[in-house]
Amino acid sequence: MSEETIGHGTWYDMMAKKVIERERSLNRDMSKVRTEMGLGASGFPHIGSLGDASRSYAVTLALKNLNCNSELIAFCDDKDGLRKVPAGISKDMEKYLGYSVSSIPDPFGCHESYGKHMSSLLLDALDKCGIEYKYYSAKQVYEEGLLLNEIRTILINAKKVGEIVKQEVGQETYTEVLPFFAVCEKCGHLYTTRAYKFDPKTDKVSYKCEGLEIRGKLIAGCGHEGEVDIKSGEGKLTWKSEFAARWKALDIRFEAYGKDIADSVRINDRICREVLCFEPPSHAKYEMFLDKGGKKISKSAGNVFTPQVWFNYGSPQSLLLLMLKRFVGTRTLGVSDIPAYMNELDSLEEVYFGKKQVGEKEATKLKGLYLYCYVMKPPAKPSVHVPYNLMAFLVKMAPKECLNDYVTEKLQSYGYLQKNQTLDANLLQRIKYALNWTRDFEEIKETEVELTAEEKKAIAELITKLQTEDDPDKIQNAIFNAAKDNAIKPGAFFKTLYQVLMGAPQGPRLGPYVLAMGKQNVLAALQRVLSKS
RNA sequence: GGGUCCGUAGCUCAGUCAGGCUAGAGCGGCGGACUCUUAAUCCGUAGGCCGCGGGUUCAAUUCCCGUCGGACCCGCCA
Repeated sequence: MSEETIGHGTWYDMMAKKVIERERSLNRDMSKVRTEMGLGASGFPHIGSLGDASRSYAVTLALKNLNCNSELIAFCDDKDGLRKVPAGISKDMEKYLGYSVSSIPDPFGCHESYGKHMSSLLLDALDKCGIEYKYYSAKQVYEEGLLLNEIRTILINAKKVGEIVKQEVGQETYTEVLPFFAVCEKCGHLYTTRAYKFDPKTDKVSYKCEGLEIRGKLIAGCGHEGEVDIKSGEGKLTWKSEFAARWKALDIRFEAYGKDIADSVRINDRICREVLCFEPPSHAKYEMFLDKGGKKISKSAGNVFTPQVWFNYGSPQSLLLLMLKRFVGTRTLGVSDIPAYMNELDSLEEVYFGKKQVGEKEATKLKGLYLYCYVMKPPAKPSVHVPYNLMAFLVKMAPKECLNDYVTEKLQSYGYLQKNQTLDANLLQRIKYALNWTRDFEEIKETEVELTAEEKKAIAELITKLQTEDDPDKIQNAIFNAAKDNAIKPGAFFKTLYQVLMGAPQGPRLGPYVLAMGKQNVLAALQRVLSKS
């Protein structure tokens, strides 16, 4: 029932407070409280991957705000094996199934490996959002032996680990097999090996390359039997123990996770506590993002909605707003939601700068949310807020040759810009988003227009008049006169003209627009429709 | 079989660190105004057992339990 606002009044502030309280009660060192996120490297990053990052980072920011030093660890899973070739990538890649993603080539040829290519896409999105992190590559972590102690402890206590897995999810594999994938020294596969013995004296794991079935597909093993030194980096813990090792080795205190790996987290919590004797990090479970069809947005399915797609139409901050606005709840989303988030961000900005009045409690919360969207680095002053639809409409109607001038003029006359104010960087960016949007989703269609006899006559008259008229107001008048002279309601006639000229039922004031569009073009279009019908 | 989320106006949804006045917004609908129309504007208006049933409370859309409906995740592997 406390009415006191914690931090910035968001969910993240509350979470940070809980983390701090928990760490205090555990009596742990608080000089640096680390949060962690996983960085997928086996497929195209999707919106959900960024959700993990942005929420963890928000907790880091909240911790800092509560005077608790914190940093976000981005742990890149580039040691994982390729399990499925994502849609959009050549089927040739199938020959690499079962190999570590950092050891197979980049199909796009621009990075040193497949894993690097994929993870860099997500890192790029993080950078655009202003999310700061400390980067760890799994490959490097294994090569440098950062997890050595944990790997040893886990392998020595493999029986207990297997027991935990069995108790938690009923899977019995690990009561027989060690939770470790060795890279086969003969064929190089990662997922085809079964580790069956660990010798603590030599640090060596004995394995046999037997093959693995993934979704009904068999990746053949080569039958090789060998040994691998866990110090060599030629192998990794399976997921049902690797988290635990990471948490302890990197001293992680908070990690958010999607509900799809809830089981794995539960198991790792126990391994962390019972085998590694390290109290696992605080957790927050979030729901998955679904696309409009209600299907989980998956890295390998064809329906990838990547951060890069978002950035075509909306700002990084608007994407963070989507991520941070709500923590619970399955979100269904699609590209079509972007304008709404852009507008909502503007509205938050108005609240933040005191231009829009809301209740005190609500204002605190909304301002906090705004700050998180800007990762605590808000602009010094608000930008010009042009509603997304309006901008899309304007760029759609604008003649291509003088787009910026046309938009500037319109924004001035609507009062969004002062009389001699011009487009700033923010507005130019908004124009870019709107252009991409209209180009991809609102292509102007050639619509067939049926004309009545009166309309034909009116258009013919208008054509004559237009040929000698160059004043916008007079052209506007000519249109009204052409309508009235032929007993057509002006409203209806305008509608017809809009249909003919731009395929929409309404549009900008026509007089000036005819000139902006180029009078010859308009005349040609009118003549075309006359000769057609 | 285990678990999670959702259910609020015709539609899309706010209302989740914190239970509190008469439950909101946008779009749509309906009625009206404006003979010179810039997502057209302006005015007015209807529409809700907040899925259902219990519980806690002075007070529940909000918290708890149950239930129905919808969706998803796990039950291979990671």
